[in-house]
Amino acid sequence: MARTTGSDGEKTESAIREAAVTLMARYGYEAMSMRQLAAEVGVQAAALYRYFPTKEDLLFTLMREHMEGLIQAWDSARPVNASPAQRLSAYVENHIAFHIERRHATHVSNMELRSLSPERLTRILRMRTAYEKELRAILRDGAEADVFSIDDTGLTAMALIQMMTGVIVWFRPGERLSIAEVTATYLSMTMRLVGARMETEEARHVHEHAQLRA
Amino acid sequence: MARTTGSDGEKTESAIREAAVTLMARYGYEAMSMRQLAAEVGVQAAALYRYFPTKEDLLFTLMREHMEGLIQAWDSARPVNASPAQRLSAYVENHIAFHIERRHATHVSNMELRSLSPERLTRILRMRTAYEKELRAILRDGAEADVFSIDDTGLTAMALIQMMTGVIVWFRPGERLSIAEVTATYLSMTMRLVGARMETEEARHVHEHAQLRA
DNA sequence: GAATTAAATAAACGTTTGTTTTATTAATTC
DNA sequence: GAATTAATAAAACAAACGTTTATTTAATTC
Repeated sequence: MARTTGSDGEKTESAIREAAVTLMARYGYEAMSMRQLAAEVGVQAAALYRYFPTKEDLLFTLMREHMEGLIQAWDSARPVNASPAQRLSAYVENHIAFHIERRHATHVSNMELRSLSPERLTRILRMRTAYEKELRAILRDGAEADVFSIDDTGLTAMALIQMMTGVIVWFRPGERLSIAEVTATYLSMTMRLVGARMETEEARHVHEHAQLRA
Repeated sequence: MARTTGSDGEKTESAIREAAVTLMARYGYEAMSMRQLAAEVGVQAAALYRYFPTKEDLLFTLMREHMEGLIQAWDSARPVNASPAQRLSAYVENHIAFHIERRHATHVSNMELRSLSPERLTRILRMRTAYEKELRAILRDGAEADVFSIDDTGLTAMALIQMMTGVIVWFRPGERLSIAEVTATYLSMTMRLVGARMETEEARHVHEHAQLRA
């Protein structure tokens, strides 16, 4: 046999992407073989090479698009003319929602960096740094405006990101807590961690916002 | 050639362990070949099998001993007849110190769980759960005594552990911050995160303790 | 100092890996 | 409806993998 009835390049490509993310998240990039991936998609291994020239190209594509999606999500969600507390609130909500929705892709992006070539690793890390820079800016603004109490802006940003991204390690959809409940709890932990002093007006607004989503 | 001059089983075994932790942390368990490991140690690949029957046995041994070390470290560091805040303080300090000192082994223990057989995975996860249970107990005691403000004990414990363990991702010894400075900052972030209300006496004590180490 | 044990080598095992080549068929184009 | 293009199958590639076997040498024992 050769080309099968109803075969379509676009469908096959997105099937490859989805299966690759799932398999890489479960077994790891190195442990996933191209034959295993092909079997999951329902094609021969050679067919994969029509869409991705090498295994590493496949990995890099998945990672790059994940990071682009994250940055784009924040670009859409970022509030304009908002207080540091409101901006931080939006950042946390966006970060957690995005990472829970794409747990598998996040897993791959965080765990398989070492399988990239140096140049590609640099490109991914640059995107990550740009995204984290946004958080540092929010923390710095809040500290300068004296509405946050922060010892070390860079260190606090790293701690917050590790804490938030860590959700994907233990969170399973449909278990004890909903996404909204998790987000609300993380939001209040974050605000306490940065020592946010909110005026009653703003505090109520942020709180209502969290409640609304919960 | 066969046995080399000055060869010694114990030395070779610990050389294998050290090289394995380093290589696995850098390249990952799957990506590290037994030949690569042997070359790093300075022996032939077959020699490794005198010490570890399979590659997975080697991984499991490293992980088990890492977890045993962590639990043992906490057993030695845990304070008796102490307040929740003091106990939490001790937990954070022990956790960060241990994980920074053994960054490579921590990396392996966190990243390579999926390469273990189901039975061995269960054994490692049981040890991890037992360790985390200690933190949950501290948080629960603090919440019940009304010295901590915590929404969800389990969730807060996970968030704290992710935050603290995340140190190894970005911390490099000898750079901007010392271990003591990092620990002190994480300690104050932790205390704020759990909403610790400390009486002046205790607050001063905890603070002095942190300063002393800094 | 001969016998024994421990530690390591050298070479090969079968299998699996990512990838390439060649051939074949379905869908599209003119 | 013939020609072309896209998609896939089937088979093969060399290289690398974890592991085993047989052998050799250093160190220890008695």
